[in-house]
Amino acid sequence: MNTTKPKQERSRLSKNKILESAIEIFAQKGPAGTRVDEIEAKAGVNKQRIYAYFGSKDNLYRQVLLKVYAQATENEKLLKLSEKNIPEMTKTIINSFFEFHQQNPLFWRLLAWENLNGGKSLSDDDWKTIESNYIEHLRELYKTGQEKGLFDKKILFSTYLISIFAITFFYYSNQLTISNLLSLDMEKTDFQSRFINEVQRLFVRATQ
Amino acid sequence: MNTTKPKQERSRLSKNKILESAIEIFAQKGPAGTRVDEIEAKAGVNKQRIYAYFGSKDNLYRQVLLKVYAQATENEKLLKLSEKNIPEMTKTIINSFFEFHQQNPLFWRLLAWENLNGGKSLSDDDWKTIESNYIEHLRELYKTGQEKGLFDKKILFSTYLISIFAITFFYYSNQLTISNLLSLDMEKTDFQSRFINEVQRLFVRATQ
Amino acid sequence: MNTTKPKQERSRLSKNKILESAIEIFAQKGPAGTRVDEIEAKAGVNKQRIYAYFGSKDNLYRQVLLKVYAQATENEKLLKLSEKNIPEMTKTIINSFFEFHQQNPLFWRLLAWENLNGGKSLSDDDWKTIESNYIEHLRELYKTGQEKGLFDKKILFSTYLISIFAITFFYYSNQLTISNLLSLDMEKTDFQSRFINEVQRLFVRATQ
Amino acid sequence: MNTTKPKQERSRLSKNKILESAIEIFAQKGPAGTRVDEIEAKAGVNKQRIYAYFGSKDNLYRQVLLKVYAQATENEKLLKLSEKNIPEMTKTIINSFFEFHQQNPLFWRLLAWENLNGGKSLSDDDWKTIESNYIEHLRELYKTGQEKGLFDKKILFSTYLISIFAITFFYYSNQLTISNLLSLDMEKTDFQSRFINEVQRLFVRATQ
DNA sequence: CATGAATGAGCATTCATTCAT
DNA sequence: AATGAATGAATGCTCATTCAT
Repeated sequence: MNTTKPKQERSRLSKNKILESAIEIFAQKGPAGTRVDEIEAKAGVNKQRIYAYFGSKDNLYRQVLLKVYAQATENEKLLKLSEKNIPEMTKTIINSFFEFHQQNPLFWRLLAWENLNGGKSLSDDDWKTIESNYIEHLRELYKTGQEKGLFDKKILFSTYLISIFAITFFYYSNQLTISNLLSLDMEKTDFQSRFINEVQRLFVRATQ
Repeated sequence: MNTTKPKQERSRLSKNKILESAIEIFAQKGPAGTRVDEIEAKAGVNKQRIYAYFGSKDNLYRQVLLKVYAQATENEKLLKLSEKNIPEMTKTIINSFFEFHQQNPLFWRLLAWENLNGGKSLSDDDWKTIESNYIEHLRELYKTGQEKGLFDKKILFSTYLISIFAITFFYYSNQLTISNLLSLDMEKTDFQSRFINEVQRLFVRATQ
Repeated sequence: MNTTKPKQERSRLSKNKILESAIEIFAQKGPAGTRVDEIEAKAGVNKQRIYAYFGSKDNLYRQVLLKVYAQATENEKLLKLSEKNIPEMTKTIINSFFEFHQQNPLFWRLLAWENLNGGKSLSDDDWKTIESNYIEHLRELYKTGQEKGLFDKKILFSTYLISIFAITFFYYSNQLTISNLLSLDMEKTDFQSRFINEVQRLFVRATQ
Repeated sequence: MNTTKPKQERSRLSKNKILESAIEIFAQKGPAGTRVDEIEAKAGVNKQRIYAYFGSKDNLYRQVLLKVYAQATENEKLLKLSEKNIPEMTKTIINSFFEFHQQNPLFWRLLAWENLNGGKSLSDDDWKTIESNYIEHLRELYKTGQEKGLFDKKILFSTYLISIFAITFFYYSNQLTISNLLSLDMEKTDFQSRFINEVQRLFVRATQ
């Protein structure tokens, strides 16, 4: 298939295909439910390559998490926010998070498996490599906003951010059960954009 | 041991022990990670009883979900709220949900497994039996509150409730990853009670 | 098959059949070459039983060694030797060892695998349980013999015993290569009985 | 690295490195436990070379045996023995064998694997190439010794030689189990040299 | 000659479920 | 109702050997 490619290129491509396939399958079925054979089939490579490149299913899963977390903690749009954007910052964050979940529909799943799993898959050292660069930036802006009277001084940044994380995550992660419980169709774009608007309103009223 | 009990009584007890054990193990390990043998051991009954009473592992899991959902949708305290409680209703709901998660630490896990599972475990008919009695009650109060100008008319009840669900659920379900990401100790009672206060403040400011 | 047997009996029989089959196959093929499936087939039990009773292939091998070593270190005939038998003691020992190898043709194989294996299969505690009861008895007799001038005082008991061990073991363990090298047919009873006689003569002349 | 060497030279060197590495690994792990990959790594050549030079793992093993056996059947010192050395011949043989095992600690292992293996690795034709040149020489000397009354006429040369083979082989091959059984430290030089002395004494007294 | 990749079978172990006593 | 045993399909991982660049 890749016969025309030079060797190193082929190797890199194979490794990538394995990782991409693994992300999808681990996200769908979780670490326990994932079959190495399925990754093999989806990646279109030989199982041997998986073990040659990643050593074990466990480590492949770890690499999946590291890659996905790294993607999630990069956010150009949020990093570009400056002091003069503080007034619309909340809306921007909420938009950005909803957008992220829409474009990375596997993300909440991997996060959920990992939380259920007790976080056994990543070491402390792994976590150190997942420093989110945008979080500290937002923290600074929030503080400045509080000093300028643009944000409620009695609501900590962590409370503010966790709450936004929570609502955006939950909207996707628990769509199924909530839709059933409240008889809603949360997948409809209508519903979703209205929901986003209201959440923005909610946070703006609450904190500003 | 149970030799003095009448047969029917023993049977009921056995069934109960199986279900209780199953709840715990399914919550901890998920449907895929749960071993029938482990339930057998924990319940102290013979595997045959499990199959006699529940037919299959899948159906036992279904019964687990039905039971836990039923418990979760009962809420005396919220049902007792009346029109005159509307002003403190938001605080009460938030308190009540945090309390519920604290007292039922397995609940978010079962919910998370189920959402990851794509909800394949329950049928539409099953869902009809999980009508939450307190939700409609709260919806009425919220509407009344809106009419009386006590709640923001531009924020739907569903948005309001989903947001509260989200934050209380997420606080437990994602504790592990968020603690790592924000370098917090979310398990500490201090942090938690401060967080609850701020969330209450946030929602009160936002909606009232 | 065993349907008429009571349960405990069946269980004991199954366990025994597994162990007996394992002895044979481990002896023939060694720990690395042995397939659990083959033991399953030979024992006529289900693989699950092997794992239920023995936990793992490694532990089954360990049990095999313990059982066979225990058999090898029991020796009624040698234990019965008394002071008055000292003159023919050497012949008796040599006979007894050759006989043992003839009746337990798998023994040298297990010993050989184990020595090649670096003895990783048994723990120090395991070895403590393999106290040979007849060795100390022979050591006493040898000492008495030395004191009475019936055994050469310049040859230690350990040298004496190791040498006899060596020749009897080697006769079976290296039959194949030695037969080829010296163009002999060591399997023939003629050759063997002549060899035994000469070895006896050799040791008697050497030590008495 | 080898770019300055002529092609044929390189080829010969590679083949040799493969064989040397194979000897060590086959000796340590046996034919079943040996991995072609490990030989590849240790030899520092590519797997393809192994297959090009030796065809298969089985044949490589065969070549290993042939080489090692050839080394073992050469013995300058023993070939140099003449009639006038007959009196000390036994001591010389014993010394020479112990020395050989000390200098070729892998030898007994290969021999042991092969005996366990049932000798399937070498054909009759292979064996014909392993004619030991020193054995016939010793046989002659022994016969002369017997005629001169220097050796017991009732002990065959084969018995004599097999016994010496046995003791020297066994001292190394079964060190592990014997050390455990008799609570000895057979690795200590003290013990070993004393043992050798006593074995010499034993054989001299027995046969002369 | 070197090297990454592919093949295909094999192997220890596990598990949900059923059978028979 | 309790319990040991049997079934049969998986599953992660390994390995000798071959291919293709």
